[in-house]
Amino acid sequence: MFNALGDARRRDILDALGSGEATVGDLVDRLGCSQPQVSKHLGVLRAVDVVRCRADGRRRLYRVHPPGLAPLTTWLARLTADVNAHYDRLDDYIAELERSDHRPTEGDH
Amino acid sequence: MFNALGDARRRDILDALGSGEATVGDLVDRLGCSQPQVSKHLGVLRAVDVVRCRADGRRRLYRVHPPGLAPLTTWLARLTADVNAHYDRLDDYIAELERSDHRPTEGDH
DNA sequence: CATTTATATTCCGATATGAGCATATACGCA
DNA sequence: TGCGTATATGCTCATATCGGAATATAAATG
Repeated sequence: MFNALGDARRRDILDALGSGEATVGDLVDRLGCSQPQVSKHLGVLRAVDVVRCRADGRRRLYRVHPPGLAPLTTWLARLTADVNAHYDRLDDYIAELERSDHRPTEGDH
Repeated sequence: MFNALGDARRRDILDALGSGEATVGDLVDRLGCSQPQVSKHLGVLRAVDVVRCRADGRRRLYRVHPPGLAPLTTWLARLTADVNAHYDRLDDYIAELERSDHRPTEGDH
């Protein structure tokens, strides 16, 4: 699931599907990506139930399936809740930052 | 960023850090993972600013940095908002499901 | 039934990524 | 200054993954 969203192309597909159902061909046009690629990415997204599709003749209408995002949203919610619970003394936390975070992401040493 | 959370080991690290600051050694013990691996994963998480660290003598105290998760949360929020905006006629959507979604993720054809 | 259109699948090569090991750096301490 | 501990980095290998081309399947159409 997380892995499925780890790919930019697949997020592009989801973004495109955000504006409603679309066929594989539509996505190919919008993303400028090859048809097999789109089908494969849709396969991955479908495997984790984040998109679903219905048949319309020889076409497949894909759409986002929001409940499929639940694992992600619940994990995120739990993580941030945990963090907030443990850093509820915000002032201490901030003070801590002031003291030693003057080079946030640098590989010091 | 999404890629950083695409790895289970890194989510384990974040989960562990959810209960407060921890040193690299702590994480090695808790995750049963090698020290270099933990350091590398922490490097990835730090690169996308989802964790930060402060020095304490020769140890490094790591913690989750919630603002770093913003790209993810905003993307998620926007996607679901878009989807909801376009599928606001929920009844139609459901009816649609009833009609053709009897085999959700199967590779039909 | 043959053909065309829409989508899925397979195969292959290039590239990225994670694990393991060795090693480097940095700090504290005697 | 020399040693031990804590953490980071570099290297190599195995594997996963993406992209591309060809092909298979399925449905509509004549």
